[in-house]
Amino acid sequence: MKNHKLIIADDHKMFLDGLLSILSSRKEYEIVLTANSGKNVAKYLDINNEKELIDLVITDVNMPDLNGIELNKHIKEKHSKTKTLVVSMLHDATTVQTLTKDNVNGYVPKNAEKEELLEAIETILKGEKYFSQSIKEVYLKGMFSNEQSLVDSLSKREKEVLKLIAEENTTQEIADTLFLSKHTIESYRKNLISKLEVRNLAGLTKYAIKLGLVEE
Amino acid sequence: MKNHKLIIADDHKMFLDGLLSILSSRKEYEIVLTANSGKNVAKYLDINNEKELIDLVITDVNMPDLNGIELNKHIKEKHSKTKTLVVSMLHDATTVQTLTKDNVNGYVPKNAEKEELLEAIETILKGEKYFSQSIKEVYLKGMFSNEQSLVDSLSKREKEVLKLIAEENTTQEIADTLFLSKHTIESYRKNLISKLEVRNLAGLTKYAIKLGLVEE
DNA sequence: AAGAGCTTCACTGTAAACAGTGAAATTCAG
DNA sequence: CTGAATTTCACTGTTTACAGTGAAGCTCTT
Repeated sequence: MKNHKLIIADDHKMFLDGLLSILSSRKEYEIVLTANSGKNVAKYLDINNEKELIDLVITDVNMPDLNGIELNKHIKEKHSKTKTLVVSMLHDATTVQTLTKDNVNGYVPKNAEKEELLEAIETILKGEKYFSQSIKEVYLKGMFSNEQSLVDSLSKREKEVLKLIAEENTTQEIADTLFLSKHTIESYRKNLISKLEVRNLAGLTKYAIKLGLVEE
Repeated sequence: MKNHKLIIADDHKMFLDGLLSILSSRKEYEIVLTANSGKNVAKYLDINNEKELIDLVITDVNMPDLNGIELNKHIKEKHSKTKTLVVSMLHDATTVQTLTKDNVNGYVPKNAEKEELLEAIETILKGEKYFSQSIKEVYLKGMFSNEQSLVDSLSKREKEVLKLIAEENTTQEIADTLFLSKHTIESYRKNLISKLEVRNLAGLTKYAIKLGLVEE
């Protein structure tokens, strides 16, 4: 039985403790690091992983400093032999799609049984990918609903204007801020309402929140 | 050493497994039930707890069917001798205040160390309350910021109107829905903007989301 | 080089939101 | 019972949002 080196990252220490407690009974897994932020994992890997000795990083999505999405991307770019498994709550299709695009090796929701987690780890260490059924469903739903295309269809400028709109600025104020004509901003407003299929400012605001452009 | 009967509730099975793994090493604690919803705990208690044999219920806040807040309230009303400990992410001041008002026995955030969890359980079983430092801070911050008073100052009708506003309805539509004059709704709009200290519909929408009146 | 998409601007309306003020009817707790 | 808060409504304005249409300049990719 081969000895695999794992890293676990989650900002909830108690979950970390729980996971540790579950995994430590398996002698084939050696937990070399538990971290409460993505940054700590990235830092550790950048210093200690020249020889790609770390087999798998298990990570949450929501974390301070560097979240799971960014961490996964970093690992895939700089430490290509290290596998990644996301263990997080159920996220929206965008998150799942971004992760798969960045070649994550698996995704198991936190409401899965521990048996499934162990199976996912095994599968990934064998070189295959592992995605829970519910994650696959979210992914597919995102592919065929138009929710996704809407978000992607927003340009950089449109997002910038949307953010300012959701921050309670008037058309004139936004025009002044961006040194643009008031007519231009009105165009954006109309396009956004049309593109995002909402009726008014309330809908735009909700969308801005969903996209993470503004604080709630 | 006395044998204490505990119940654990969390909709993330993996967290449940982790907690179970942590607590099962302590022989003084007997986990009589693990549940993934508040309703299952309430049901179990209502049937099996006439003699108040359950010492402590450890519960998350976010759960389907019956959330941690409602579960705590139910326990305190129907099973007054059973203690409650909330183990959840950091919530806003309202949540913490509601829980304390309903006599919860403790609150430990999920990013606490497992040692703190064990200390909290011990303390509560001794008959004292246990709140983590960070929870106390949230509570106090809520007491002295005016954030809270704003929410509380909203009447039932105001919340109803606010919800409809955030759902992209126009003043006229809301008036029709509630069988009220359009002038009345305009009054509410103005009052809400004034009370919540926002500038326009965008601000109102964000507040409605914060209050959980509408979906994001 | 050419087309596609993004960015910018303009003009004309109508509808709705926002602002101020005031007040009657109702409900509810002390 | 009574004062306070809530709920309801009205009138008058001003400002802003929303809707339709059209178009020029720019950037980027094929």
